[in-house]
Amino acid sequence: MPRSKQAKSARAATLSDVGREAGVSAMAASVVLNGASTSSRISPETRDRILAAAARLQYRVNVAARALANRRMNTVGIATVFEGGELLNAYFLEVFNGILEAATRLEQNTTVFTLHDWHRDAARLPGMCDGRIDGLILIAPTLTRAAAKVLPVHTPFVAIHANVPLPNVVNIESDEEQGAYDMVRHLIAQGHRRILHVAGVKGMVGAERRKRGYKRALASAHVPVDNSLIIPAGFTEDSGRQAMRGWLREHAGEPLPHAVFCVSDGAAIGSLEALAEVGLHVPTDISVAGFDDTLAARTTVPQLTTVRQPLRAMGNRLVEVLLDRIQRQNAGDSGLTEKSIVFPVDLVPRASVGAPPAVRRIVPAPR
Amino acid sequence: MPRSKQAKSARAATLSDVGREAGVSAMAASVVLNGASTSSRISPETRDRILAAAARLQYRVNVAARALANRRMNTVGIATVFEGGELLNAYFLEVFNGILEAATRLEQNTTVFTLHDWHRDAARLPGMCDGRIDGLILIAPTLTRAAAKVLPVHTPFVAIHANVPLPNVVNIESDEEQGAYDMVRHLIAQGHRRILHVAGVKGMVGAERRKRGYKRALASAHVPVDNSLIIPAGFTEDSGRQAMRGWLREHAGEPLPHAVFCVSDGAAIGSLEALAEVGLHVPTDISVAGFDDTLAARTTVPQLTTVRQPLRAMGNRLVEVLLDRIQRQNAGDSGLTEKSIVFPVDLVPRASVGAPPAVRRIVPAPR
DNA sequence: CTGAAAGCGCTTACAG
DNA sequence: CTGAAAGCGCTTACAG
Repeated sequence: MPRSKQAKSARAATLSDVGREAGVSAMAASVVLNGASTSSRISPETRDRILAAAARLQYRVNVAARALANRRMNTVGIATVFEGGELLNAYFLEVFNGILEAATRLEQNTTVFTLHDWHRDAARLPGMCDGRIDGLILIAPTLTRAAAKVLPVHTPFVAIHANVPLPNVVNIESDEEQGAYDMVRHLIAQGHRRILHVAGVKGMVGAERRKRGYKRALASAHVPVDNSLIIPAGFTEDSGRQAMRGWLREHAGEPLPHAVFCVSDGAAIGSLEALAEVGLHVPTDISVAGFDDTLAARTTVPQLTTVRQPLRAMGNRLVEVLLDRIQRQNAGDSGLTEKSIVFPVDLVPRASVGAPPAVRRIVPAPR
Repeated sequence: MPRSKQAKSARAATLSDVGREAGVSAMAASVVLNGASTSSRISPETRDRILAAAARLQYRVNVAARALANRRMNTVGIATVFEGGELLNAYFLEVFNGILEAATRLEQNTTVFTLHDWHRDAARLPGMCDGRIDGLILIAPTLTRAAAKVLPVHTPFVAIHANVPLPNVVNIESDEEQGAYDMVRHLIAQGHRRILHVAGVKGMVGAERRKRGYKRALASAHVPVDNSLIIPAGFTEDSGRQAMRGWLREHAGEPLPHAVFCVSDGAAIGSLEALAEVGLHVPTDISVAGFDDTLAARTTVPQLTTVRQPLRAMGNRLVEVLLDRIQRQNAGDSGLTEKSIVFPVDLVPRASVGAPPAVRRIVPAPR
């Protein structure tokens, strides 16, 4: 393959270079190469000549110039807290992966802004919304409604797993309540009745939904809800460990629950550790279930039965919805077509859930 | 707080808006607000007037216009393969976090390009290097030297954990050999002598370095290297599991090694599983050590003794080095000041390494 | 100490 | 079907 004579040129070729090379105007080159939205058409021969010239000159559009002319950066911002330990990292990665997929497909760049925490850094959001991005994706924001008011009106926003409805922001979420419901029905179907719920922080939307699913599943199977079996913890491994340790200490000598349904994989992993500390074996002595299907769920021993949200697909949708809003806004139509989009979830059965010991003794083994 | 009368303006304020408001030229505003590099100075009063006007108008620089004028995007690209499972994800996240830290500090944007695999997508690299980024970071590239030749000369590159020296690319790595050496010395210090090495793929730079450290440590303690104790595997959990299963099968009835030093945490986790399958208990029957300190290293039972690379600091350095190169190149100085930068590593002792059983019987228990 | 002018590379009306 | 002109918002020499 012969080396182009232009390959060593210090300056990248511009549209007028291409135009000159092809014997046409820069504008004609713009139409052919960058699909500039003019009504005029170029004849096939001219078109070919321009394409050939561009290839020869290795023409590549200068995105800064295009952005300046279009008042459009073709860049979406991603605002996220990054320091939340494993759980958040695994969650972020899946969503981010989905975002990148869609961004690549739709020819958008991405810019990541990291926050220390949502509460403290809400004031930084407006500063991210000028010049360099066309719209902003909020990853699991926990904003007060007051803080949400400072979001600039010119910039379209979308969120995933927002803790409260944010004005003028489309929120993407999954049916967490249904996931919890399905999981607890799954436990019940295995023969479990006394099911402990290691719950999340009170007031957090996700935690409340999961607790509601737990209660609804018990009710649907006519298992009375025993509030002493609902223990407050949190989403982290640490909070799960503390909560489970505390429960085991306070209830020493009492009958063990058949199963533990944890608000998150993190809490489930902490619970696994606390159970291991007192010599209990999962799932033969007690079953444990998590929620989220983080990467860590597959690295525990035994692997964790959990609920999967289609985070990657949700990440894809974030970009699609945001771009739609950007285009709408540029066209002067700034209305919100939808407030939230809910994705279905899947149960992921793994080794951490088995039959309860009592049932095991009664039920005959499968042939 | 009274709302600014400009807050609802459809168009963002420009430098000439600010200039008009302050009664000066756009250029004066540029000097004060964006630190334009002109030799002239502005009087303190004018300066204050400009600053006040900018605040009133909520002026924010248009980065596209600046980029066009400066021929500089203030954006660094990050090229990475993303689909490598847990190990790569955890690795990427740490490095990425470090990159974002430094990018934020140095006022650079970041753009992530994902590749399916390095071999197939090497041809896409030049296309990433035009217009939108000033330089490119390669995350753990595995390029042939031939492929590296197609890297455009105008764009500065830096790499982390490159598999081969790439022409005109600064590579950031860590002292993996020393890490392996330290780990094996640690095992020896605990009393282990027969130490199995679950090794990585032959020819991979990292794998070879770790193996070299293993051998050097044995030699330094006058433990003869037994090549039958070095088994080829890979970095993944699966390859570790297969390798350890195979070894146990082939050596049934023979004395167990005292300890296993695995090329990676993934391989170590696979080894843990294979050992558990045959009823061996870690660390009382046999010790296991990994390498990398991935997130998974903390979720195994027992937690994994491993070696940590300072990935976040390395990510920081990637940006610093790249920016330095970009600035140098713009100043006409395109020479490489260094070929590679080596970071030290740390031993992370956890529960998967204990004293060998034989020693345990002889040595008195600690009081 | 400050300003008017030119130019970065693109796109979009507007003419022919 | 094609082109000349103006403008996006910034910065950098160059004058005063």
